Amino acid sequence: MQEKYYSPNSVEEKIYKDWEDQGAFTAPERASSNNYSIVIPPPNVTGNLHMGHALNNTLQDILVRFYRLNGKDVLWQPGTDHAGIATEMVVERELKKKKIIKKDLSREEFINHVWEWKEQSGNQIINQLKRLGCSCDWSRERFTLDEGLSKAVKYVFVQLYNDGLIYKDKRLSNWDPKLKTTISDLEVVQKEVTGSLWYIKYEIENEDTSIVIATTRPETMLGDTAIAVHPEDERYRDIIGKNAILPILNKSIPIIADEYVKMDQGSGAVKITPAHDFNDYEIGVRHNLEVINIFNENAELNENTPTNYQGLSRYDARDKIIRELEELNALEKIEENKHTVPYGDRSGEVIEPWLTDQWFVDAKKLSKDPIQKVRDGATKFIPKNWEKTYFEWMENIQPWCVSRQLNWGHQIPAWYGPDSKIFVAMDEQEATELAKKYYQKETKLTQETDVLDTWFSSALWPFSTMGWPDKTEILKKYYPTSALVTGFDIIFFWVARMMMMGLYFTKEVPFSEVYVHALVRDEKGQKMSKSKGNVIDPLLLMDEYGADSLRMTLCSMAAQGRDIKLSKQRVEGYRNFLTKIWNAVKFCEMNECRFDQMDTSKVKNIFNNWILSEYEECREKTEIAIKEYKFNEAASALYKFTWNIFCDWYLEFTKIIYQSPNSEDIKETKNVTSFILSNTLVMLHPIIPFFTEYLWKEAAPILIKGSEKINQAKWPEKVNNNGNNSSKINTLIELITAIRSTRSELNVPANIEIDIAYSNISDELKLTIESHKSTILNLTKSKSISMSAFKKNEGMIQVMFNDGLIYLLLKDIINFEEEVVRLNKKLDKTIKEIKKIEAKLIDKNFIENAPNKVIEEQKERLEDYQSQMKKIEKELKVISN
RNA sequence: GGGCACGUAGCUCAGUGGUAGAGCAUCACGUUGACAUCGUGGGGGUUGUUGGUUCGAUCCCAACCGUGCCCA
Repeated sequence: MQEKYYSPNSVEEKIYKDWEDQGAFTAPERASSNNYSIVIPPPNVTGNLHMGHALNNTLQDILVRFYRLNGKDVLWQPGTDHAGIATEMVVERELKKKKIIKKDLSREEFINHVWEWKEQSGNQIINQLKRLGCSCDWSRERFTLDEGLSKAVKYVFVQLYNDGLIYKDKRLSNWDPKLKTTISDLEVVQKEVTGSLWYIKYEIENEDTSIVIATTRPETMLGDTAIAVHPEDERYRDIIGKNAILPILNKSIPIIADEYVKMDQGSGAVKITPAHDFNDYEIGVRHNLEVINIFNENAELNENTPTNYQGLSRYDARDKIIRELEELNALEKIEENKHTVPYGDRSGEVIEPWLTDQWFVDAKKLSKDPIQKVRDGATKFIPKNWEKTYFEWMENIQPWCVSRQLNWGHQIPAWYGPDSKIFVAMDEQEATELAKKYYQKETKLTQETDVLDTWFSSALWPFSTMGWPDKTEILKKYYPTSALVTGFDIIFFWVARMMMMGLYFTKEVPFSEVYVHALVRDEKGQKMSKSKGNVIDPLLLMDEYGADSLRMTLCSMAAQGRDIKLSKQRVEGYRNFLTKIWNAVKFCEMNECRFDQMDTSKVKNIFNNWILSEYEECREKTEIAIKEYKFNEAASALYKFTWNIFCDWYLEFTKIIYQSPNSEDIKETKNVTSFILSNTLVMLHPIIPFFTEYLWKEAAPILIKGSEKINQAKWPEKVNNNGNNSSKINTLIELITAIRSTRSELNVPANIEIDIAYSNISDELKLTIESHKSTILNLTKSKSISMSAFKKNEGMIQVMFNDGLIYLLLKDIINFEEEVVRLNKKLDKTIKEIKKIEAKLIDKNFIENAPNKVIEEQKERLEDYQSQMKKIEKELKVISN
């Protein structure tokens, strides 16, 4: 390794290809109970890798790589979903560029164009996931419109229908007039807008009085069939039951009382349009009101409105209504008003509640078991607080509208007879047979043109991808899956629906754990969105820093229950971490740290035993952290150990060992270094797979290689060694740090070598100093250390160190006035601490109630500070004399 | 309106019923044979506010203020 830096871009692609060629990610099919499986939340086939994907998939990859290293049979099931609306929009746009209009195409022709598009430009995201290093079993890649998955969809639809859990109904649903399809509640975004509240005067029939209603949507008055007031509203008590005259139409409509009406809003009286408002619809049902649909599929006014309104858009109709009302003197006033307006999250169009025939799933019935299973702990949410969100939604679940008026998707397997009789079956042949039985003769059927909501098919994803409804070996081995990793935003969309379908059809929860991770935001904490222009593109970050730096960053920041605010600087920091390892490896190569053989329990050298103990601590922490989904803790344990312990201290210590004449020590040190380095790389591999794989090959001579590739390595086992003396090394580190600190605070130039003296120290410390003399000298830039009584004229400066008196001999090097300042500062701090502890220790309540351990600790601290204070005072006295 | 988070160093975030940490930024010194994408060291905190529980609260509880998100 001669290069100065690791260059990810030149190696990542090749490494990934090698993994694929090697079949490293293929899920074993052998019989075994030691399995681990995850299904990917299938990205849209139209998708492009954004930060959310990058985080989501990095975390999954860490898990699956970790469990592979731990010897489990792992399936990471990848694939994409067909994303009905999104795809249809993309393709429509593409066709438009070629001057092809969707309307002019037959369903088949359009779908052929979509498949063509998918072949050419769909699935970009799959390559982007590979770029990120995702170790999915690509041989098992699935698409929600695949033959197998489509079969599962039909099977589920037919069975749910036959079980009475799917039905067709005419209800209000969210209509997207731009896409001309209904969409689910979850695809509707409520946005607060500042609009107007129009107050309109209606004459009371046969009376000389009037009533004023307030509305945000005057244009819908053409479909009004009542006026409603609150039953307890004194103002309107007398006119309940009478009729009012709808202006413009001059139509008589009843005034009804309903508790839904809020007395303190507007005028306290509202118009009721059952066909175009969800609440009004409910009121209409309660009061048996007529339902008049005034819009066509484009949200233009239809034949149920006066001829001069027909064909107008909602907005033009509104203007016209207002003008007419003004002319009629029926418009009392206009107020500015904040209210929420529903928008389609895909089209951005204002959604119109519209009365249509749609297919619904009885989600209420399906939700019972999923709720119970989470209560019982069969599926656990991590962090647990997301269970509450899940319960809240599941317990208030509404019928799930699963039909969409699109071409692209699973066409609903329902056929109609000439009398609109419905036959639901797996295919046309079966439906025809059903019809033959019903009609007692051959009857021509036509298939339902609606397709199913994309989430209908992705709800089956955990088992349909494994071949269900067939009882495949893969399904037996890997289902239910071990974990689902996802963002909280799709708990409703996906998790809840997978639970419903999974439990109903397989009688098992689809996953035992749901890890809900954070949202990635920009550095200001705002949600990244294209319209805000604050998107950080993970692909660009990978171009600049490599996939591993990005992965390490995301892993480090993936603390539970907190959003991630990402900035480039963080990525840069972790890129530097890779460079640090790079250089450490170079150092080990220089010293030819080849692994020979080693029994960790027989390691003799104290530094080696110390690093083994530190390493074991890190190993255990990392292992536990990943098992508990505490990714940031895993990253931090590895980062700190690698950089702040192994590189900063151990490698520095080994430099002195290599200079010693003790060949046994040197041999042992090389073995230990190689051991630690090899195992640390293995532990880092799930997080930074490319870099570790690269080093595995490039630095092979200095690594223990139990396997050709690091992805086949074994997660390191617990190390048993004699760590009893480790505390001596920690004392040594403290001493060296104290000396460095003193030097630095006194502005001793870094390149000046000094002398150190000590006196009145414990035998133990003396032994430590004597046995590690050269280490201390080297790491503190000193030329001698020896026992010596204090001599005023030597310019002795005391090092703040608890276990004894250590001096730096700084005659002619420093200015003693600075030293006085330094000491006084230290003294102040020390006295402050002493006062704090003393106050505690004379407090009777504290002594009586605190546990002995705490009291002892405080006493010890006090003693330490007091002895330090004495030392400082003594020295101050000497200097000032 | 209901719910859930969050508020800790200049910034981004960990953490813990008893001594508050890291990275980045900043300042000083340094190019010694792994590493300037670096090393060594320093400065920087009334842990949002006010109460309560406790011998002791940054941590537990309540209220409030502020921020964000979800649902209606």
